Amino acid sequence: MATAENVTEPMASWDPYTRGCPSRDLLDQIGSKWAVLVLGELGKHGACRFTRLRQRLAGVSEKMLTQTLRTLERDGLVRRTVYPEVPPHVEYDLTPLGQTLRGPLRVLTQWSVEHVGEVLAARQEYDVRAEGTA
Amino acid sequence: MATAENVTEPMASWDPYTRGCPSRDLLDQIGSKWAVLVLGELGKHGACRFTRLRQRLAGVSEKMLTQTLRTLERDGLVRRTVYPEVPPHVEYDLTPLGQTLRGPLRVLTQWSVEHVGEVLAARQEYDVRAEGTA
DNA sequence: AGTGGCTACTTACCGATGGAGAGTGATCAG
DNA sequence: CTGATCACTCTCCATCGGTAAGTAGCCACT
Repeated sequence: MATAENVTEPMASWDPYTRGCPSRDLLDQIGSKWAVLVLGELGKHGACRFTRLRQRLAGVSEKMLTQTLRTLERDGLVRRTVYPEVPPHVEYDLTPLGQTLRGPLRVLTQWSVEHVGEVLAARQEYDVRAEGTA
Repeated sequence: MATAENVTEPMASWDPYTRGCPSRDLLDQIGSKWAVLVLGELGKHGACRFTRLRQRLAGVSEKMLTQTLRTLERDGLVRRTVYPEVPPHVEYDLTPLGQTLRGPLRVLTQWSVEHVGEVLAARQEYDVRAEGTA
C-alpha cells in the first residue's frame, strides 16, 4: 500500500466520517454520477477516445465529460494519451490504480441494476401512503 | 399509473449507460455523498436517532440529512420509526433491502480509505506537472 | 479563396442543487 | 412565561450541472 514516500502518513486515521477528511472527498468523487460510468466503461472496453466515450455515456455533456476525465486523471485513476495529429486524437484508459476500482464499482452498478425493481416498487408504495396522509 | 407489470419486471434491459434509465438515477442516489455515509453508519451501528446521526456524520447540515433520509426511506432502504412522545423521538434503521447494500458500500468506502494516499500523491504530481506546463 | 468539417475542448449563461443558520410546534421543568 | 428538547422546515446565497455556442489547426471540396 505504501507506494508514496514523500506524501502523507500511510493511513493511520483516514475516516470518511470525519469532516474535511480527504477520504470523504475521494469517496464522493469516485461515487459521483459520471465518474462511475466513465470508469466502468473504460474498465469494460479498454482505451477509448473522447467522442466515443461521449456516445457511450448517453446524456453526458462535453463539459462534464471533460471535467470528469480531468479529475480522474489528476487522481491517477485514468491516463490521458495525446497523439499530436490533425484532427486531434486523444485516448483515455485506466491506470493500474484505476483498475483496482473496477471491482467495487462493478458490484455497486450491479446492485443498482438488480434492485431497481424493488426500489421502484418501494417508491410507489411510499407515494401512495404519502397521498393518503396528505 | 401503477401497473403491476412494469414494477415486478425482473430486469430485462435496465442499463445505467442509457439516458434516463431508473438504474442510473438509483446508482447516482446510492453513490451520493451523504447516502453512502448514512447507510454505512446505520449498517455498522444499527438503529439511530436523527440528532445522533447528525453528530456521527460530522459536517452534514440538518437539511441535507433530512433530505437524504427521506430519499432513502422512499427508496425502501431505510425505515423510519416515530415514537409519539414529547419531545419527538424518531429512529432510523436499515430495511432488509438496505442491508443488501452494506457489502457494496463497505467495499467502496474501504477502497477510498486504502487508496487515498496514492490519490493524494497522484494529485501532487499532476499539479506539479501542470505548473511546469503553465 | 473560401467554406465547411473533423476533434477535443472552452466559455458564457442560467436554472437547479447544496450549505448555513434561523424559525417552528409541542410539552414540560423551573 | 421563559427556556430547553427534538426533529424538522424555511430562507438566503454560493456553487454546480446542463445547454449551446465558440476556438484551433489542418484538410477536402467548390
